[in-house]
Amino acid sequence: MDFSKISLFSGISDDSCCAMYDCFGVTTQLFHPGQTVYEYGVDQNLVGIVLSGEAVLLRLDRDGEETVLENLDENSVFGQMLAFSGSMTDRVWVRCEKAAEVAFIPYDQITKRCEKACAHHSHLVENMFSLMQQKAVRLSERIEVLSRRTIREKIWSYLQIQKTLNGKDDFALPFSYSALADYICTDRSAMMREKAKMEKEGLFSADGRNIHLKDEG
Amino acid sequence: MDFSKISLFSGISDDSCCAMYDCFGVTTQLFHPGQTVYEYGVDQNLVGIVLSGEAVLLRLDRDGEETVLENLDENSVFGQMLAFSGSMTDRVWVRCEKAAEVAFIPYDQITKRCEKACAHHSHLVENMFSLMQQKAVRLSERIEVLSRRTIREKIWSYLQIQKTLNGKDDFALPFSYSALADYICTDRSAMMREKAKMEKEGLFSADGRNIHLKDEG
DNA sequence: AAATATATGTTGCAATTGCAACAAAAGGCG
DNA sequence: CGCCTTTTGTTGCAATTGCAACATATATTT
Repeated sequence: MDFSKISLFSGISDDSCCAMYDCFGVTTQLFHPGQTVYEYGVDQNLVGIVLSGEAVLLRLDRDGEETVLENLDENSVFGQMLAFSGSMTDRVWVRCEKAAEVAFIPYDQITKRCEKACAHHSHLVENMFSLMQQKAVRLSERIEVLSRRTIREKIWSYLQIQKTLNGKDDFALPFSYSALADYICTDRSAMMREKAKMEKEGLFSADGRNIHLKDEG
Repeated sequence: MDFSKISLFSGISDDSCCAMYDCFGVTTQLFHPGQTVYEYGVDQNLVGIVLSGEAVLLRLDRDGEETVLENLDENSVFGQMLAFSGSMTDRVWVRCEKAAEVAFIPYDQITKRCEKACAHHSHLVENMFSLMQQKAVRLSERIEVLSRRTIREKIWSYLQIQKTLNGKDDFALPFSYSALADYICTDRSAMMREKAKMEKEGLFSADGRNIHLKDEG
């Protein structure tokens, strides 16, 4: 197995990874589209890593609405520890979207010091912290966008964040406009209307999903 | 010093805490209201713990607007690792509100295994994970509220979460209505208008900050 | 106790938004 | 290619919302 691309193991030599892999009692499993990969509240003590394929983190609302909380692609990590849990009354689970291979690590193996004294354990802990922090940053980014009161401000805020992430005024949206409307939690048509207005006012130009921010942005 | 109330050290004996305290090179500092306690991006390698008093985590917007990202009361933990960082272009810092004592721990002392092999180190790591998770949960809760499209749905969603947290249909709001309006990111007067409407329709009753949810809620 | 600040409650009005209903374009798939 | 699904783009209209401007009540400070 190639550990170098898995963020949880980044910076750790393949040899050490193999040792830990055995030491920790890691299991891997194949999933078909539609299958439930992980159920929050049930599989409490596992951390999951998507080795290949795609999955989504879903929430079933009180009102029966399914919401995508997160897209989990290759190398994504999920589990109670990296929780999105929200109000515990709703069902939250990971569903396979495209045939996927997933590794599961018992959570306490990560936190506790390994009895067999695996080297690099503290590095693993650091990586885990880093992953959790990244998740917190992503959540904060979304709050930053959602905290704006008007659609215009939400779009603008989102574009500013993308500008920062990409480091330049030209970049491609990471997903469709429909998905963007979901992300900023507004009506798609209303968002498109505002987008058109903003383009007309010269704030930015868009060719498909390619955005070009103008001057002051 | 009394460690038993500090979440980062919970479950660890006072003796062990004292040992770690020395071992980690913890420093404590007093702050007056208005003073800057911690500057994100500058004090990168420190984790802060509010031992007494109060502080707030602030963001200075591009447009010069100060936003309260988080209230930090006794035992709150903050720092780059528990980051809220958002877009790195904005200034983010912790400001003392009420005279406070704050402890700072070098971040890498928490992740790395202590050279002097302090016992209970893995417990500390667990506590740190737990704190980060709690933060993620709090962020997710807010997203859950902010993701609603109407003020009514935002209020309702917020009350449902409070109901779950309190475990009953009667509870007190943890802050003022003004603060609630900030939290759900809507105009206060519009929120009050909707609140009045919802009360009139019998969804809940409010006596000051004491909420009583009706039946179906 | 008086003075000052902060929180709560209310309303009119203009602007924004969600919703519904389209039509056209682009992608995916056998 | 032709069929089907998803995405994009647009508009009218009713409902919601933000904003501004109040009045009153409750805290907090001097």
